[in-house]
Amino acid sequence: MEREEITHRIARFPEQCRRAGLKVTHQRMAVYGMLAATDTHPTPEDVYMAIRGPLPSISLGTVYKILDQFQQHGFLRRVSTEGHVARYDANLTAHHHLICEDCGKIQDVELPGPVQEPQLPAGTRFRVSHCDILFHGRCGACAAARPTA
Amino acid sequence: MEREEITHRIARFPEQCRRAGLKVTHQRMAVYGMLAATDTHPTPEDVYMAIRGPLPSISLGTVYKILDQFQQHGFLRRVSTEGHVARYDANLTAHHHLICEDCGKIQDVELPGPVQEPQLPAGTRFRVSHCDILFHGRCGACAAARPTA
DNA sequence: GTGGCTGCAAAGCTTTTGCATGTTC
DNA sequence: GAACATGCAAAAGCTTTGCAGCCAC
Repeated sequence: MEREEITHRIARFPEQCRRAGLKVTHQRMAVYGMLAATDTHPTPEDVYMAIRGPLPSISLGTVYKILDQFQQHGFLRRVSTEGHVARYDANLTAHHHLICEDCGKIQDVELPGPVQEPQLPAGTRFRVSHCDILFHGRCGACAAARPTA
Repeated sequence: MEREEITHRIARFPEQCRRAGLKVTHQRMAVYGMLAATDTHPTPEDVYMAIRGPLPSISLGTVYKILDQFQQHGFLRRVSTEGHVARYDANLTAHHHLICEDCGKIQDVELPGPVQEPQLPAGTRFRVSHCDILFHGRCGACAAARPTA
């Protein structure tokens, strides 16, 4: 994402909080700012470590609470993974994910046309709210580092 | 899956173990038999509870070890979910999943034609080993029980 | 008989919860 | 000032680990 777009999102965030009935605190701003500025899909621990610099008093428990609230209000999404550690994504535009089985890195990917939003077979009794496509495999860096592994 | 196919899979399982260098134990047979006979994508706890009847001495730790080995040998797959509890699937045929946000139930779904195995945009530096499509939403039963919730 | 497997128990890690204190509005 | 949010610490939940004894081969 471009820097300008990130700045814009962060500038709009206080208004989003108020609409959702959430108070605008330093902690919430720091968590949102960190997530909006990255595309690495951080864990709660990652977020905590990153914002301890500017906000040394923040606690990991608060980070968990904030991430959970933000997800419930739709400010960010949790990425589905097989691992048992949560990973978050503040990019709400339509996209899917590449998950490297070697290094664990998660990258965004946009698919062309109709594949981006697949349809269920006609007659399936299920109302879809959202669809995730996960590509598991090896990223370019890992494939280059150990071609045959 | 038909009952005959399940029986067939279970009958072939000892041979699969031997090829993988794993000894054929009652515990492994019980875990595999339970998973092959269901399409509910059980958690380790589910597996443990289900096989305590026939095998009262089994421990939860052993179930975890066995599930991990089976996954590494490709006898079953772990389903990607946002939750932090592992769920397993012994159905290795090409299919994807419907995940109900209300009741947590996971159902199998087969998609028509090319959508079943989407391709990455040309030039993407990523070697795909496997692709998961997850449809999040509400299942038929939950939609019927509380239409507007 | 031997090597691998199981059962048990303890430990590890992530996440949730409760409550007194502090902050936003 | 009232309501909500934070920080701390304890607890809960899931999973892994270590090891002595047991079992498949």
